[in-house]
Amino acid sequence: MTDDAAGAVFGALADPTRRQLLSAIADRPATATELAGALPISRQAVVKHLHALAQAGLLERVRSGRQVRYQVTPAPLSDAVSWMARVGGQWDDRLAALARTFAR
Amino acid sequence: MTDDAAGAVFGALADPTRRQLLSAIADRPATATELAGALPISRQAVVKHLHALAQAGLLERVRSGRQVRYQVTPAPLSDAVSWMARVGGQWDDRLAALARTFAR
DNA sequence: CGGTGGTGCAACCAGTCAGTTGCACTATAG
DNA sequence: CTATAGTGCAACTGACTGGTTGCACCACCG
Repeated sequence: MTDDAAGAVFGALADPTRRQLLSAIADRPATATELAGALPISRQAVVKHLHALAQAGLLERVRSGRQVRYQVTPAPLSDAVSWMARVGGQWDDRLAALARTFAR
Repeated sequence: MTDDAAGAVFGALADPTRRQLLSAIADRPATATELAGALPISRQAVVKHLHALAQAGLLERVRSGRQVRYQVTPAPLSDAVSWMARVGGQWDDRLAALARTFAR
């Protein structure tokens, strides 16, 4: 049952700011301060979002000196895809194909 | 840019009760009253969840007489999968394969 | 026609959450 | 060593949301 992991991922991706952050980090790993500079919110707000993404297992913290750089660890996305394939595979051919790929 | 549609789907699936409802309806279409009977919450709470799922385009309302039956319309799941494949495809081979399948 | 089961609508409550501000701590630069 | 840039931690606020209750409405059955 990967339902809990999938739920954590869905919850993390439910917020548009968090999707934006994850997408930015996917392009290039970055620190919270850097990311806050590109967004209209405070650094602390960014830190909270990064914490939420890390809780879902989608980010990894890498300390280097006095900075903390974040990078993507996409493994939990598989759980989410697997869940969607299970409920939707009955109707949609492409989702059914996923269900085969991500079966567990 | 299917990001908004994906966001709606993630938001809808972020709640465990909503995932449970969608999964149940996937097995067999049902009415709000029926679904509420199988859950420890009121019918009105179920109705609100179904409304949220329908807003994300995951459910369809079918009126028959004095009842309203809900059924799954999984198309928006493709948008969500597409989004995940885009951010994760760089690291995970299986997600990269998805990115090809769901490219748009 | 009258009763009843299924829905819809609105108000209300409590908890969670995104965001802010303020301050303490640590590591590098000069 | 001192100043400063980067981070961490805690308290506070406003808004959103999952849940409830109460009532009005409508379609079917006798």
